[in-house]
Amino acid sequence: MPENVPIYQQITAYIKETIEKGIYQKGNIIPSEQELCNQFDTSRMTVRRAINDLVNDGTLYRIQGRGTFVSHFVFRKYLEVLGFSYHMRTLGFQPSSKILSFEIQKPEKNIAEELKILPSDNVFYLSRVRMADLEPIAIENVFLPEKRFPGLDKYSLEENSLYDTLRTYYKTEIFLRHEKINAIVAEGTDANILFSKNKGVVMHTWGVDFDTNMNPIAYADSLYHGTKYTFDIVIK
Amino acid sequence: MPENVPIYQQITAYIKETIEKGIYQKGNIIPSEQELCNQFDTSRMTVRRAINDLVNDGTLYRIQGRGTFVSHFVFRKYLEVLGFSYHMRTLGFQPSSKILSFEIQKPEKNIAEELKILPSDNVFYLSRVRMADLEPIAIENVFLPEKRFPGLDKYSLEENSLYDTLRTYYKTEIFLRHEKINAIVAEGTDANILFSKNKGVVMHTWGVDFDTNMNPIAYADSLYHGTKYTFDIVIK
DNA sequence: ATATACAACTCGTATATACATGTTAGTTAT
DNA sequence: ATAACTAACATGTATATACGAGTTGTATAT
Repeated sequence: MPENVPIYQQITAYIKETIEKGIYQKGNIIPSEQELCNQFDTSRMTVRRAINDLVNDGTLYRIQGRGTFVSHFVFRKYLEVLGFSYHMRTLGFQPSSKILSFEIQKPEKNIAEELKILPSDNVFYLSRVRMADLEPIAIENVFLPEKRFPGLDKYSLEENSLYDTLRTYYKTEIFLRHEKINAIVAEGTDANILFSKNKGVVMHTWGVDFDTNMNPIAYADSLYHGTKYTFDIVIK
Repeated sequence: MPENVPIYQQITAYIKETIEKGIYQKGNIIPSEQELCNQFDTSRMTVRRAINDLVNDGTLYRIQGRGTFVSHFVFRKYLEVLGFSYHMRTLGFQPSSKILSFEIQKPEKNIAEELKILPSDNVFYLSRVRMADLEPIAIENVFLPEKRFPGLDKYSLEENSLYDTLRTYYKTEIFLRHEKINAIVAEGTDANILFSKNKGVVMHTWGVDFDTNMNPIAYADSLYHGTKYTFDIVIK
């Protein structure tokens, strides 16, 4: 029965599911710690451990003397590092990619700095048009250290998510992204791809992905269609 | 000695201070849980409680079998609801405002919905040009329910931060903002203010501020100069 | 009817303990 | 010298318990 998953994780999973099913609703109270103890036949500290995790990610909040409640927002949702493919699928669109370029280069010095490698080290340069239902939405340019991902060019990134590939074949999970955003006019090829004309307004984003050890694993510089794409952010 | 502050909070405060003083440095290990037990003459569960809080806000991270370390980033910093004035000051610029409009209106229906008020209720409409060292950076349009902030028009918002005013005179603190961002071309008056010409690229943001009870307190719709302003985001 | 007191229930803080699991460095056997 | 083992130490999970503090509804006294 206990499939080797810690009890407290089973409880968080149960509570999350129950919220998703709509059984525990926004603003409503959930069973008390004592009731959950009985339900899972465990100690109160273990139940609190589970609830703490959900309070910390914003799913629940507590009021002393009254109980524990479902938050009005699930903050977590908006703040995950999703990747384009996943994001589009959650919105109900069919994501696809067209590879513009996938080659080994010497990095420019600012990229080498951000990735904490030497200018003499090689990087993979992957440039893709990201599409939703075949409509061009963004151009993503990603730079990855060759040392860290040897043989990456063997994999088809036309069909598959880059992040899935890194996870599956290199056991690399993105833990954190530090991203900056401004707005500029795209011209030339970029504008032609996204707008089918020679100028268009885009959001320009640039920044670094880090793994759990805070080693930089990718530098991305991307353009998102100014009106077809919206960034959705919750700030606490 | 124990000034009625819970022990675990004393420990988190101590660790934070020690990091700020530079004694525990980025990426370096901090004393083990056992050592902190001895140092504060308390139990391991209490020390873990303290460390958990710092792990959850991103100040520390743990590696099983090795120890607890100071994170390379302090995530919290980037995710605060700062307000324009505060943000500009931290960047070393002198913030100022020019009020374009400050009046009582009937809200449009989408704004009434977002603020959870009736279309027949009044709202304050505050429109300001936000400047850094007298250079126009953004146009902020804010809508606030009159019922909640009676007499708001008495206060000078030319000199003072709106958020400071709400805090000081109405005891209202912003707990959370849900914001959306895209990129568009500003034209007409807006472009003239921000670019001194008839067109310019801007980031368009719109969204709602909530208080700790998740009551909407303001709806904002703003334009930020596309290149003079950059959004800086850390996603975990 | 109203006010007070109390009991029951909630989450908050704290301790002492146990064993599991992962990491590291030193020791021992080859 | 190298490999395998082991002890020491780190965090991870879990229990049983105790009392503090805030909230709510009920019962009692006025």
